[in-house]
Amino acid sequence: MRTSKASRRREIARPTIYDVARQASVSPATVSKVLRGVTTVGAENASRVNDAVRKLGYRSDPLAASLRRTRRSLVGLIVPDFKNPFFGALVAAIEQCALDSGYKLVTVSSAEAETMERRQIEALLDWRVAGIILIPSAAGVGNMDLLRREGIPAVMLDRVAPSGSFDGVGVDNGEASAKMVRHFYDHGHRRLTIAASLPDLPNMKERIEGARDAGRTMPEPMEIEILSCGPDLSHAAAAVTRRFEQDPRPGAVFALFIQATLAVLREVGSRGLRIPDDISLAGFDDFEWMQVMHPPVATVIQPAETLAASAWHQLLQRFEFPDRPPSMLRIPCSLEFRGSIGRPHR
Amino acid sequence: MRTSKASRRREIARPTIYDVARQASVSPATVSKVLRGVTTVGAENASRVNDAVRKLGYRSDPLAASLRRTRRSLVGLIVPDFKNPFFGALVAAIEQCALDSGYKLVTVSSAEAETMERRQIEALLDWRVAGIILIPSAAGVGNMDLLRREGIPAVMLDRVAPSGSFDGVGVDNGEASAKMVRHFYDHGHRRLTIAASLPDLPNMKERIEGARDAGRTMPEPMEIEILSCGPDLSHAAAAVTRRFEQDPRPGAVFALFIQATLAVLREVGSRGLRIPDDISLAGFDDFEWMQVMHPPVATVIQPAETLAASAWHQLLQRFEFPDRPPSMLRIPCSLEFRGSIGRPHR
DNA sequence: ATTCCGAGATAAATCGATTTACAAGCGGGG
DNA sequence: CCCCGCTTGTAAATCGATTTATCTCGGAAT
Repeated sequence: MRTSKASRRREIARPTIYDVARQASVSPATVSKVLRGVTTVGAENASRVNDAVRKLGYRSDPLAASLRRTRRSLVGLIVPDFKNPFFGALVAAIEQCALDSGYKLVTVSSAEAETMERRQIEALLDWRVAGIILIPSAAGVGNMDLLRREGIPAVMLDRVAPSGSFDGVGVDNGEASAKMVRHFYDHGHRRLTIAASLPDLPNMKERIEGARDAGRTMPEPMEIEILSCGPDLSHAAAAVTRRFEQDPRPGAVFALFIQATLAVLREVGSRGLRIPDDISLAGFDDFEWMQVMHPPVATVIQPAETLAASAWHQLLQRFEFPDRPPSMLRIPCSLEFRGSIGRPHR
Repeated sequence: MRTSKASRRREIARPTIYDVARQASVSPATVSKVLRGVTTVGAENASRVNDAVRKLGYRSDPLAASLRRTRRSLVGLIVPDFKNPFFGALVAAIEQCALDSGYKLVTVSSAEAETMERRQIEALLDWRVAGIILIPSAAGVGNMDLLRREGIPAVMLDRVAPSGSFDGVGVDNGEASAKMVRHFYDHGHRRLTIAASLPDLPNMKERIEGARDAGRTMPEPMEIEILSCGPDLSHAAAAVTRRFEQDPRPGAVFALFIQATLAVLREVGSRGLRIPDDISLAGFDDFEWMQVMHPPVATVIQPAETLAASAWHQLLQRFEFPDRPPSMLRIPCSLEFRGSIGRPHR
C-alpha cells in the first residue's frame, strides 16, 4: 500500500489520497469521488472521508490531478508591463473574475517583447491552462498564429487588431478619440497635435483615424498633425522636446498614451508655459493624479472593470461553445472634460 | 509501447518523451538524461536525441516533470495590489531576476486580505514552488506561522516586520523619514502633520518613529502630529478633509503613503491653497507625475530594482544554505527635495 | 584466460491523483 | 428460487516525466 514518506530534507510529509483512504477505511478511488463531488457514494462513506480529510489536513495535489484529468482549471494572463497601473487594474479585475468562477489565474509579463510573449505563451500551454487572456505586446503580432495552431481558447484584450479570427475586447478608440477632437474644436482649436506612441499599433491607428475623421466632418477645416513618440517616456520626452523647438509651437495636444501626457506636462513646465492659456492638453487613460493637477487634465477614461469582465465572459463563452465564430467587442469610453482644455492663445 | 494519442476534441497531439525516444531509437530514460544535461550519455545518442526533439517540436511537460522530480523551479510572488505601480515595479524587476537565474515566476495577488493571502500561499505550496516572495498584505501577520510550519524558503519584501525569524528586505524607513523631517525643520517648520495609513503597520510604525526621533533631536522642539488615514484613497480623503476643517490648519504635511499624498493635493486644490506658500508637502514613493506638478512634489524614493534584486538574492541564498540564520536587509532611500517644501506661512 | 570495473544504456518503479472496468450486494419480477 | 438490473465500491491502468536498479560490453588488471 502506498503512503506518503517523510522526505529527506526538512519538509513536512504531506498526506496523500492514500493516507486519507486508509484513515477512512475506503479505497483511494472513493476518496477521489467524494472530493470531486461525484454522487455515487454512500452517505456513510462520504462523511468518513470528509472527517479523514479534515483530520489529516489533506489538500489535493494539483500537479498529479492536472496530469491525469482532462478538465483544466487554470487560466493564463499575459500583460506587457506590470508597471502600467492601467494594466494593473485589468489584472486585479480579471483575478476577481477568475476567483468568482472557480478558476485560478496565473499572470505573467511579456515585457513588451514578442519573443518573451511567445515564451510565456508556450510556458502557459505547457502548464495546461484552459485558456489565455492576452494583452498583446506592442511589437507582437506573430504570436496569434501560435495560439491558433495550438487551438487554445484565447481572448485578446485592450490592444485588439480589427482583423478578427480571435475573440477580443477593446475600447471604442475611434469614437472616443473623435469626441475629444470635437471638444477641442468646440473650444475654438483648429490646429491639433496628436502624440502617438507607434502609429502602426492597432490602438493608435484607430485613435488617429477617429481623430482625423472627426476633424474632417467639422464645419471649419482642422489641421491635425501626428507626432510619433516611440515606446516609452524617454523617447516621448525627446520627441516632444524636438517638436516644441519648432515654429509654430503646438497650441493644443491630444496625447494618446500616458507617457506622452507626462512628456508634454514636463516640457510645458520646463518652458514656463501655462495650461490652458498657452496650450491645451488632453490625455488617454485616467489616473488619480490627473485630478489634482492645476488645472486637472482632461482625459479619455477606459473602463478597466468593464473591459476585464467582458474579456472574462468571452473566455467562458469560448469554453462552452468552442465552435462559435469569434466575436469582437467594443466598449465605449467616457470622457472627462477637465480644465486643461481652454481657448486657443490667439 | 506508450505513445501520445490524438485527443478527443480539437487538440494537437503533443509529442511525449516516448515519441522522442522512438524517433531517436533510444530509451525514454536516455532522452530524459540528455534533456537534463546528464553527462553519462554517448555523443552519438545525444545528438540523435537532439535531432528528434527538434524534428518533433518536443517540449517537456512540466506537470509530469515536477510531479516526479524533487528539484523545484517555480517561485511564487504575492503582492497586495496590482494597481499600485510601486508593486508593479517590484514585480517587473523580480520577474527579470527569475528569468536570469532560470526560474519561472508566478505572481498572484492577496488583494490586501489576510484570508486571500493564506489561500494564495496554500495554492503556491500545492504547486510545489521552490520558494515564496511575499509582500505582506496590510492586515496579514498570521500567515507567517503557516510559512514557517511548511518550512518553505520565504522572503518578506517591503513591509517587513522587525521581529525577524524570516528573511526580509525593506527600505530604511526610519532613516528616510528622519531625513525628510530634518529637511522640514531646516526650512523653518516647527509643526508637522504626518499622514499615515494604519499606524500599526510595521512600515508606518518605523516611519513615524523615525520622524519622532528626528524631531526630538533638533535644537528647537518640533510638534509632530499623527493623522491616521485608513487603507485607501477614499478613507484618506475623508480623514484629510476632517483635519483641514480644524484650527489651526496644517502648515506642513508629510504623507507616508501615496493615497495620502493624493488626498492632500486634492484637498489643497479644492480649498484654493497654494503649495508651498500656504502649505508644504512631502510624500513617500516616487512617481513620474510628481515631477510635472507645479511645484514638483518632494518625496522619498524607494529603490524598487534594488529591493527586488536583494529579495531575489536572499531567496537564492536561502535555497543554497537552508540552515543559516535569517537575515534582515535595510536598503537606504534617496530623497528628492523638490519645490513642494518651502518656508512656513507666518 | 578469467575476473573486475566503469561507462553507457535501459526496464521498471515511482510521483499522486483520475478514470475505467469490473465485482459485490441487494431488491424485485418472473 | 433464480436471474436481472441498479447502486456502491475497488483494483488496476493511466497521465508523462524522473530515478533506481540492473544489465551489457569492452578493456584493464591479475
